[in-house]
Amino acid sequence: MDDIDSAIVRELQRDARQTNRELARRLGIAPSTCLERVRALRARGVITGYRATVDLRALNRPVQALLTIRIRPLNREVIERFKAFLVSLPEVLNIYVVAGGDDFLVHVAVPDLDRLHTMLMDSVFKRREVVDCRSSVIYQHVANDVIGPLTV
Amino acid sequence: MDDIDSAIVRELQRDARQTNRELARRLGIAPSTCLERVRALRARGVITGYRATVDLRALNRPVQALLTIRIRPLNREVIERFKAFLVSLPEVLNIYVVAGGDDFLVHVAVPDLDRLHTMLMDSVFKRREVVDCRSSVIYQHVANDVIGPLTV
DNA sequence: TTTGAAAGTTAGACAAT
DNA sequence: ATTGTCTAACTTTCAAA
Repeated sequence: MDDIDSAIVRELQRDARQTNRELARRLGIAPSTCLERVRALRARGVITGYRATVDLRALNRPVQALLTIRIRPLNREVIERFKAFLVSLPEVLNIYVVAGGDDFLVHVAVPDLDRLHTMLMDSVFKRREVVDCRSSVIYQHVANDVIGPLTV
Repeated sequence: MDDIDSAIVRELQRDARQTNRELARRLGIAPSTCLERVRALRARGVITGYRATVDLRALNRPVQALLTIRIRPLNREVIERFKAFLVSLPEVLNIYVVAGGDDFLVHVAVPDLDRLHTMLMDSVFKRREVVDCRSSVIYQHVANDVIGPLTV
């Protein structure tokens, strides 16, 4: 991971569909060199994939919320089973398994508050391992899409 | 947004770098048609960008945490100023402005717990609008990268 | 809107350094 | 590791349906 690798990672986070030639031109290296670097970064697992990002409003899911969930008993099996359950819910965008008082933080996107309520009542609350669940509507979500190495 | 558009959005979320020909072949349409559809989705703002995803461990940021922050006074100016401050922190991945008891949920990634502690003490706690901050280490983070329309 | 065909660009392989 | 060259594959335009 030298400076060129860092720059490639930064540029491809900014725009994953720019051509290899364009990328090489920006970095001041030959296209074949650039291609080799990108492949190596992918092979080493530094770059894990390329994804289109979408507007949740355009997909009719303008309402976002964060669910704070506690489950019991806290053992591996119950945690893994509940996590798998969350993954299976189409409303779910992100699942954070956290330390501290709460066990799960779940980021969801739904068409409206009705659908959030319905999802909570028909899916989440029915799970017997759930002992507590609070939900907070998200007013705004800002994502930092370009993650760089931290300067020490 | 017909079925073909939905399929395009789904496929490009899965792999944003597949060729237009490949994408067209999967959908059973002509490459020129496919190109036109993708361009329209981008122009309409359904697809907002194309981003490489990275392994946080490979970027030397293996420790993630969620900060729950309350600020006062709660008015637009203070909220916006604090949000801008958070955006400026390189450790920050996601900022959720939420309803309910807490005001901000901040997703951060750092090299180690020392850096988390340092960041909290030297940056966050020094802000006079911060009246409360709890931090939870994230054991696991699962992202649903392919967001589809919700079937009713 | 969708398409096939033509023209212009690019990716990817490879031998040389 | 980096590069220039080459060929196959691809993107993009456009006239026609």
